[in-house]
Amino acid sequence: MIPTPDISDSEWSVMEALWAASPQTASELAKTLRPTTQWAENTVRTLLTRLVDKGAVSTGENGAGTRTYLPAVKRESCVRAEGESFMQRIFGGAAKPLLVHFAQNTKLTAEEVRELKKILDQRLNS
Amino acid sequence: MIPTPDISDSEWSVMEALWAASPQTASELAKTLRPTTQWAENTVRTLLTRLVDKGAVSTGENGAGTRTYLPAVKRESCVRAEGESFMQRIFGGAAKPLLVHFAQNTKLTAEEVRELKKILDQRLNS
DNA sequence: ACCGCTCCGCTACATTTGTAGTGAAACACC
DNA sequence: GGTGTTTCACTACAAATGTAGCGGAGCGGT
Repeated sequence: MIPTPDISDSEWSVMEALWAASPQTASELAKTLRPTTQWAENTVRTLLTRLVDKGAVSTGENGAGTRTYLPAVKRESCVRAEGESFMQRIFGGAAKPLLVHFAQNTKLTAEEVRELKKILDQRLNS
Repeated sequence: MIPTPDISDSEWSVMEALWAASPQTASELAKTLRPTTQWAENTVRTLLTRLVDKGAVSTGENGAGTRTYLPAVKRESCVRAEGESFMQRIFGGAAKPLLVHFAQNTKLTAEEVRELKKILDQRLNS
């Protein structure tokens, strides 16, 4: 497995758009992202170039000969890597305090709380 | 409450050292941090200056007239802010998927799992 | 008075990130 | 065959970050 590359904040938005639908051309992506980000098209292109350099995105071509972009790393892996580094940074790598923190400091419906308990239960009888 | 300032990775290490023990002088901090970070003393000083600029750290003086540093923001607030922004970035601001992710992808002892369930229970009957 | 050491203000400098602009190539149409 | 539109390679440039050095100011000893 390649070490998942470092993906910055803005880059992450681009990745999300690609994970949601790919391949896409640069201008399609720009259009996809404009409502949320307000970025100029060239900004998106720059981010794409950087992501390709980092190996997070790879390119192809569509029928019309225009370059297309698609994720080269799986969202799941990136989430794991980001999560790992966050946990390391803020909680010294310990999962429990992290979970306690979010279990206590975030909004959750009773239903969600019950689902989470179920997931924890699955860890107990495995 | 002041909006908790943005604290970078390296700066976070300094903050941890200060939250662990304060006030400390710059050279004390450098000594504290050296084993883990290998930073030159001036690196620590630079980070301290930046943290003071950002308002995350304030200064005093010890008996010998040397400047001392102490946190100006509570760890808990910073953890909350960082957690919030992480949750926003990676999980679109939704707590449940975040908790599911960490509940499934991290190491936890059976004991810890039980404690977490207990914490979730407390949310149910509140 | 000079010496060495610590503390600190300033400066430095490469990288990464955020956010584009410019200008050429290429194709599509009148 | 000029002209507008799209695509893209290259360049730009400020702020933030990581990581330090340099040189003066002040003090404690001799």
